[in-house]
Amino acid sequence: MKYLKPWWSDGGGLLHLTILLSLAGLRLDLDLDLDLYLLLPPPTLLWDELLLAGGRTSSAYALSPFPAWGGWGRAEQLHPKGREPDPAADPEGRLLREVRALGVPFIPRTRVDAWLVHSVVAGDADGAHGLLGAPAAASSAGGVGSSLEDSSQAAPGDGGDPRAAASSPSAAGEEEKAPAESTAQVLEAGGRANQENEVLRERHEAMCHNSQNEENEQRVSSAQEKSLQQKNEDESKIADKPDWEAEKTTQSRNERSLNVTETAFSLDDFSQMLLSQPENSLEGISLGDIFPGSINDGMNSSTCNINFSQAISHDVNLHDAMLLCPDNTFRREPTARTSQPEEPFLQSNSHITNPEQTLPGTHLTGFLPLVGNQTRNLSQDLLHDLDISIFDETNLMSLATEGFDSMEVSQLFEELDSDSGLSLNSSNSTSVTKYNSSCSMCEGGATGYSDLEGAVGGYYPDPSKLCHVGRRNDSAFHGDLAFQHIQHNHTYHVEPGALDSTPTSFSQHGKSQKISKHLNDTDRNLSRDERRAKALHIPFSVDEIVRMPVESFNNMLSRHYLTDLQVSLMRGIRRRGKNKVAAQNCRKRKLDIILNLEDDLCNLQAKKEILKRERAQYNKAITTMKQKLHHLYHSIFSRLRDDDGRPVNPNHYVLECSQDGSVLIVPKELVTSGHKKENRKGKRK
DNA sequence: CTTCTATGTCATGCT
DNA sequence: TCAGCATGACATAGA
Repeated sequence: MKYLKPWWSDGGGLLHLTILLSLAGLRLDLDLDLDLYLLLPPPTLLWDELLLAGGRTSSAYALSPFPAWGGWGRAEQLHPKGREPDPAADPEGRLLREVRALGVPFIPRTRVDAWLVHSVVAGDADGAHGLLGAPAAASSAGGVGSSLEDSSQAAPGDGGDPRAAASSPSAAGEEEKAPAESTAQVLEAGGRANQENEVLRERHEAMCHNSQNEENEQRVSSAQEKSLQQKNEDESKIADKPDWEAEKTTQSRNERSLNVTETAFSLDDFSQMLLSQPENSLEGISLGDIFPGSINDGMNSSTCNINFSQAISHDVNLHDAMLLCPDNTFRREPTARTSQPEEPFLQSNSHITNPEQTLPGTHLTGFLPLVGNQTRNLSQDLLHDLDISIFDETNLMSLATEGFDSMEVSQLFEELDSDSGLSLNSSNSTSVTKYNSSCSMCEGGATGYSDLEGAVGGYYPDPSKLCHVGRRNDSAFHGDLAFQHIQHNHTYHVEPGALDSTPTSFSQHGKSQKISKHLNDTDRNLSRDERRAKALHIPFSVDEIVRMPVESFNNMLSRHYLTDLQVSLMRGIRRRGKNKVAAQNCRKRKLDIILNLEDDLCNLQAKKEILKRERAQYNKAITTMKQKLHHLYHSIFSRLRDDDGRPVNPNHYVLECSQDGSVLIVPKELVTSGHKKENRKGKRK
């Protein structure tokens, strides 16, 4: 699997984000020619894949208006090279069938997109192959100055259908493609295929009801599973390593993905070029203009009843764009839908919308002109997660939605941190509701924003800084943080009144309470620092903060946009964590010392017992020897006679052994006097 | 309610 | 000077 180069991760996050956003408006405004269907992979896969691709900030990605971009990196997954094109078998509808089979939504994109896809995702180093049929597909899509008819000439193996070329794996991987053409050509070709778009759209609609997609579904789903498995293996490999240890792996992956981009034109070059376009050219084109049929079709056939004409009449940013389709993403209960007017979405989210963030002409909902009901449902489910994660991550990083609840933070720090000196003035905090329903979550996010500024000194990260914030290369963080908050933070601390407002919330109230209880239990299991970090939305785990080398830690602090409070907390977490480990080691050592001393004591006691036994044995032997000597002494004296033949009294005489071995009988008086003389001599010496 | 144990944290000194 | 380590002392939760 090849990955999109993490082109915003190689420094200059602000610039890249700017490029990204600018590109967003331009891409949509360049949607004048709808002759290509760009594959949009399942959002969850996309998310994970982007995490794998570069380990860049989740917030940056959350702001990315192009979830489809990640799909470009999935070229080989979506289109295994082993599949041969079959131009004869309904080439015009093959792409649509395959797209349906993939269970992913697809959307008409620009000629530029087609060309870009080739440039970025071209499988071979020479850029001759790519997801969407490479330059042939691009050119066939009209992106490089060719018409639909030209495409068959440019890519003879793709069956002459640009969509077939776009979707055909072998077309993407095996055929000779024309070299990428210049950017000027791409832009120049941008205005040609309006008429073609309508034809393609009709074909698309017709193919939505094609019943021959089951085989493709199985085939592609197996391919997806395989790719997912491979991806999970990669993730697990990385997840087993700490961030700083996984850097090399990620870097190597990035290097690999870099090879993917070694085509005639890079994304950065292209984005720079796009930036040079007049800004007013980016405005004034609504989604309805771009997708006149697909939007209505998608809206009619799906459960989403959003008035897109109204929605896209606003200048909306990513938040707005996502929230504009709440039924697709957040709310799925029709009853709840009817009770919630649309306008509050726009109004409420305008609170959290920095005017500078607004993307003129960025109508992201247009990314999902859905195909079939099955595909649509699947994509909605997947996108539901993605959208929540994106939105939540965005607000997470900006400490907005439920995040940075000043009440919570202050309580945490007042409750827990009387010793650390970290406390927050909660006087200006207001009750911030954490919502269960996603709709309410949006409003909660807005409230959280306004709350935040007063509570914690207005931590209001610029999106460009957000891009800077999340520059982390461990995928675990993104996944954990993003989905953890999806699962956790929007479901507890729920105000009953907010929940009772809608039937949906009412029906989910019991479940929410269960989840809330569970999450509160989960929170209760967290350590103090973990709760603090969670309250302040420290984008790193406590374990990482503690275990990270000091150099990486300092680099991290310098590279990320963190408030003083967050930095202080992180340093405290690190200090306490280090000290905690040190204390544990110290106690272990102390325990080991005690155990060793106890062992030594036992050993010494055993030795003492042995010595005592030996001593007793020696004493016993000495006693025996004395007794034997005594008996021998008396036996000898009993046999001795003096000159008169009388027995020698052993009290007056002693036996004395001379040096030559002879035994003499010496009177005790001489012996005692001799001893005295020797003693005197010894003393004189 | 008291006691004991485990653990976290802080202060301090040292490297 | 800073970061980390070692350790005594204290606080606290839980058995």
